[in-house]
Amino acid sequence: MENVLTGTNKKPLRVLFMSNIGVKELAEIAGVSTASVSRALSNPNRVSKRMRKKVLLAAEQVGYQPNRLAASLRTSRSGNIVAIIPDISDTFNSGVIQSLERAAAERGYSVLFGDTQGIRERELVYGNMVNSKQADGIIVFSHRLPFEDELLASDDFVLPPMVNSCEYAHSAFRDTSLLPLVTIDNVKAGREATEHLLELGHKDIAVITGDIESPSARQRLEGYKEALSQAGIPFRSELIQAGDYTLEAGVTSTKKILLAKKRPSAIFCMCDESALGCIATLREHGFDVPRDISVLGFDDIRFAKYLSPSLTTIAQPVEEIGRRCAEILLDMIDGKEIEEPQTILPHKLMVRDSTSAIW
Amino acid sequence: MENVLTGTNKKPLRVLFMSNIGVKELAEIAGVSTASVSRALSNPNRVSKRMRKKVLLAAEQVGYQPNRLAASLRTSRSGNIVAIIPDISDTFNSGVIQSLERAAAERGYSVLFGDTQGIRERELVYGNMVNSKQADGIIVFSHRLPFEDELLASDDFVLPPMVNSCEYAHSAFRDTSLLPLVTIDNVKAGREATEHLLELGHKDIAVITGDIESPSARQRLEGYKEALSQAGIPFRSELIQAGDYTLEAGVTSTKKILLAKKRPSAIFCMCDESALGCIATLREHGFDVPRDISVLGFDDIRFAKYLSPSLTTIAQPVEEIGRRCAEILLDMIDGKEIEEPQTILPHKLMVRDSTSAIW
DNA sequence: CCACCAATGGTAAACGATTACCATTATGTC
DNA sequence: GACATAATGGTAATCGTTTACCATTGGTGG
Repeated sequence: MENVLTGTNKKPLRVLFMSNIGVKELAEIAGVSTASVSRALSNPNRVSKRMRKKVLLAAEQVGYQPNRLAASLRTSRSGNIVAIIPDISDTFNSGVIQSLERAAAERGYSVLFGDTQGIRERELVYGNMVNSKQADGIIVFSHRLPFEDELLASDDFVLPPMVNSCEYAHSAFRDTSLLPLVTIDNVKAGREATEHLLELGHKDIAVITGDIESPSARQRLEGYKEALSQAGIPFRSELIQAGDYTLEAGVTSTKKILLAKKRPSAIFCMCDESALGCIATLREHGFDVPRDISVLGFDDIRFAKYLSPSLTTIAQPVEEIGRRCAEILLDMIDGKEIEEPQTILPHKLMVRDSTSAIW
Repeated sequence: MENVLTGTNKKPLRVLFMSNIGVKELAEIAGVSTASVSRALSNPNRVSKRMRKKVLLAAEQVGYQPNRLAASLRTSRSGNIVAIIPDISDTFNSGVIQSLERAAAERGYSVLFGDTQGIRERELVYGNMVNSKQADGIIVFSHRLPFEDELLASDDFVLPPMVNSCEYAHSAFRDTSLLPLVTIDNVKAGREATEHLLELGHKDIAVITGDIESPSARQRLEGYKEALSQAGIPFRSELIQAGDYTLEAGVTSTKKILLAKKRPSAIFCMCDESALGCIATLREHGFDVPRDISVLGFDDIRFAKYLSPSLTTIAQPVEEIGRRCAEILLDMIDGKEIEEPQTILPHKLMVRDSTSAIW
């Protein structure tokens, strides 16, 4: 084959793209060994400047594209992480996902997204991607570990690099107390949300929770109780509606709330989508928000402030959550010691128009 | 090593999970060859029932996990597709993504998501994943092909399996007229949206467009013009505001519209997020929708009907778009002939509360 | 000028599957 | 029972990288 560099052939070199050229062919073209090609490309300071230039030039000329699969196989690093998410289209999640993806990309990793719809089987499929070497780590958005109980129970099974986003995963078979996670202080946030409503004079405050299996929802409810008790108001369980962090739950829960004998004057929704469904349902039943009933959301999703009425809500630092998750996970993958596994980020009460004083 | 099946060792077999067991070790354990192991697992009817059972049992016992990277390298099938998306968190996109991911998963493919923010360089990065064998095909959500012009201009470069979602990709260097795509009839949709407003008596209809570089936005505008001309109403370019399919564009464009001498009585937004920004801005400036100004959206995103006022909009079949994209792409990857590259799905005008008659 | 060491680059063995090719065994036909 | 044919399963090559190990080269100090 004609040597690119010696250039004994004076015709302008034909630029070949995407030809099936591997390190072997490239090495031949550049007149060096495959080892040098590989080193020049992925370990540049292991070779001399001359060699580097020679290889890079040849690679450029022929449009060489290294086969990442082969590299991954050899190095046992796939360069992927997998995000296991109950619902990709959920607005809060998709915000986190976005920054997650960006932060991963900055460090050369791609993100595989698994939308599970909360289905255990699908969680397992995605969890298994790291066992089958398709991914190097996992970001879990739910409160369940994506592995078979049988596996979790086995001493031989060591958890792969994994970070919890906004949730506390737990398992009967495994101690998860040291699992890294990035979240806000849900108890405090629940308390502050409730305090805001109490300060406005509300005493009968209904709650539409998130998935009640999930620690985040429980913690927010905990905060709610704390605030009530602090204010000397008895907790009434009939005011609590179990939701699941969806818009639809906001709708159906609100309908139930409206059926109660004594209507609450405020509703605390544990996510903005539920609040949206809640407000729409209230309006449909002839109630004005906030005049008749105040509604408070959670998350501060992208368009919470554009809704009508604009939504009073607890803002979560979406962008930072995603970024931190990625950073911690990639550090784990790189074998770095994680000094602070539990990252608690600040939240913020955003007071807008969906809540108002009761008098 | 002890043979699982002969079971001469009567102690209960220790179940080993995730040990570093490959086909080689598994073959030894099962007492067969690596070829048989591979066949039993991924080509079951190439082996006898006895053999299959023997291998599957052993695999189960030791928790064997095939290394998908190695398999991919050998078969040159990564089992991934990559979706190149300007904005993952956009509500319309995330809906498509969700069904896309599900349909792909059903056929054993995973989806890598690339959020590009419209940045050319990032598009190229993701487009390149198929060259580097990390993905077998591409779903493109934008109107640009994710490859260097240099590549596109080269005859040697054949486009990988690729499907356009809701857009018409084009390139100065490549004929894209046969590129498979899944979309609605944007011209017709634009026309119908405008006709709806005309029927309500509106004559001054402003438009907040999508990215004006994109064929979808141009086509919708085309439909708008057709409807106007049909109704004998002259087209006035000052009513057109160039947006980019975002909420923020809805806000800023609406502000500009409100500055005009002659205020329109209706605004046609080319996506629901823009409509949301539009309505919020109108409200902020003291205008009631639809009493003062009607607003019509596009997409029928998940919560369009829960907004206040609920949004009149053109519904796109989100779920089907995603599913079809995945199906067509996977068929292409499987080497099937695509008989109908251009899939035009039906849209539907959803009349709700954000538009009303002018008198 | 020699011994020594660092820098450089080559050879060949991995990584862990799949599969072409072949040898063996089972099945069926006459 | 002999033979053709189908079914089965083994051996070893292969996919395209990276890298351990080694050989060579060049530079430095004595």
